[in-house]
Amino acid sequence: MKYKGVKGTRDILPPETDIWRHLESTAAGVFQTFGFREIRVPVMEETQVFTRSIGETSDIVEKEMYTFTDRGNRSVTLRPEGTAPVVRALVQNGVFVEHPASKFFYMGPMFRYERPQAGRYRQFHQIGAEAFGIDDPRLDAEILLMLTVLLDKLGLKNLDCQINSIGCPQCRPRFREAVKAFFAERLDGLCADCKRRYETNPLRIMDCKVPACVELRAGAPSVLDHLDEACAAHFRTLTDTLAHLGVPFTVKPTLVRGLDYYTRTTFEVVAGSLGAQNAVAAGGRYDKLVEEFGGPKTPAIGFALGVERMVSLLAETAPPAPRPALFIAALGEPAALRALSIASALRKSGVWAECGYSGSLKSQMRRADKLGARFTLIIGDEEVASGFAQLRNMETKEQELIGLDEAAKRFMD
RNA sequence: GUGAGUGUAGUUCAGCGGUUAGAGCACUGGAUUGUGGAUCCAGUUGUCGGGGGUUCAAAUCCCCUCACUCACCCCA
Repeated sequence: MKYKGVKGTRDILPPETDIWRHLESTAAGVFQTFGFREIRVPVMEETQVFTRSIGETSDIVEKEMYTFTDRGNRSVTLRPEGTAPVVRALVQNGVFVEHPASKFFYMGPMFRYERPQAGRYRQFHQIGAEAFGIDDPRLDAEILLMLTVLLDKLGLKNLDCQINSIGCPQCRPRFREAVKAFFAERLDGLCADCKRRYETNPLRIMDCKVPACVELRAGAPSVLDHLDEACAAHFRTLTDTLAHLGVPFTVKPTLVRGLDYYTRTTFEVVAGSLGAQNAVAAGGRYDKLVEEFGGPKTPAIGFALGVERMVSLLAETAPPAPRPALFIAALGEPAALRALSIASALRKSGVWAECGYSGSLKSQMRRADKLGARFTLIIGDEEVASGFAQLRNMETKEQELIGLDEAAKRFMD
């Protein structure tokens, strides 16, 4: 084989593409009922767009970015996530000035230079939604509702929607100190990773899987007890509203997000059946990001949904493969031409028709069967001469004589 | 970036020092000279991932490399 796809990339072929289409159009349909409109932004940005927003020390920036220098000596990065480019685009185009409260969705490829594994690729796809300009927790609830409506519409069950609040720039540092103080005296018992986390991101110790660390963190402080009054109230209204709307959720105080820009509400939808990479959607509130991009003070919340992970969940409930309405088997030149014109008439009116062109009738029938054609029209020299041909119902095997001129009309409805 | 496992036909896999490398599925043709799916018969398909080494002899053993898979870190 001469060429292979780049490591961590994947070709998506039928019938899988049918699932992708189904997912994308269902998402667009649901988002639209919540007032979200599509935005399309470039797949690459100036590197700073990501380093400044996601956080210089986050893993994404430190080791996972597809960064290169272009011919104009600019540092360019293939987007590792969608939120930062969207915010950049909205600020640049002055959207917040005219429409301070607006909602957008996007779908497309993202890139992260990671070691591929189940549910993780270097080029992967996300469907994301971002709502700006409203800091009311009821919007947070609606976002979660939108997500559950979508998952529901897709027929997905057994998903757990986990929510948490990580506070704001005022109360989070206090919590962080409390956590550090708690683990300071237990440092020796922690695993090597957690000792590192103690310095870089102590909140991560809370979801370490090493048994010793799990034991040591018993009685550790919870974020929810350290929220300031405003953040606590925000979270309370969120959970109350979710209960009111009937959105199922579980509060998970250890839920931490990897990106620096999150404030207050964070959430994640996990599927038990997916293996190690089990988050199918995740997001949160990011009230300071727009300002950091030079826009007006604009609170915001959004999420991204992992398309590959979703598709693997949807694989069992795959939509049935599309089938041609009519297959036209042709024997001989004049018949082949006649077949082509009948097929072309059908296609013009939106009906899928296939032609057999040439070969033995047997092989053409086989192809008709393989394609799942509902009917097959058999045309040979005699039929061209008489103007009548056999129309075979592939399921019942019944055949009837039909005029070639009416054959096409028969399938146009 | 770290660790483990696996690379043989289009695909799933067998063969694990000894002729000319196999099977199922798929594909093509035939049994049925113009009628599909089932059955039967026949046929096609391979740099045994790549490179180097050991050996009389390597798909098989050793080393390197690349790719894939799974897990860790982290994340959608």
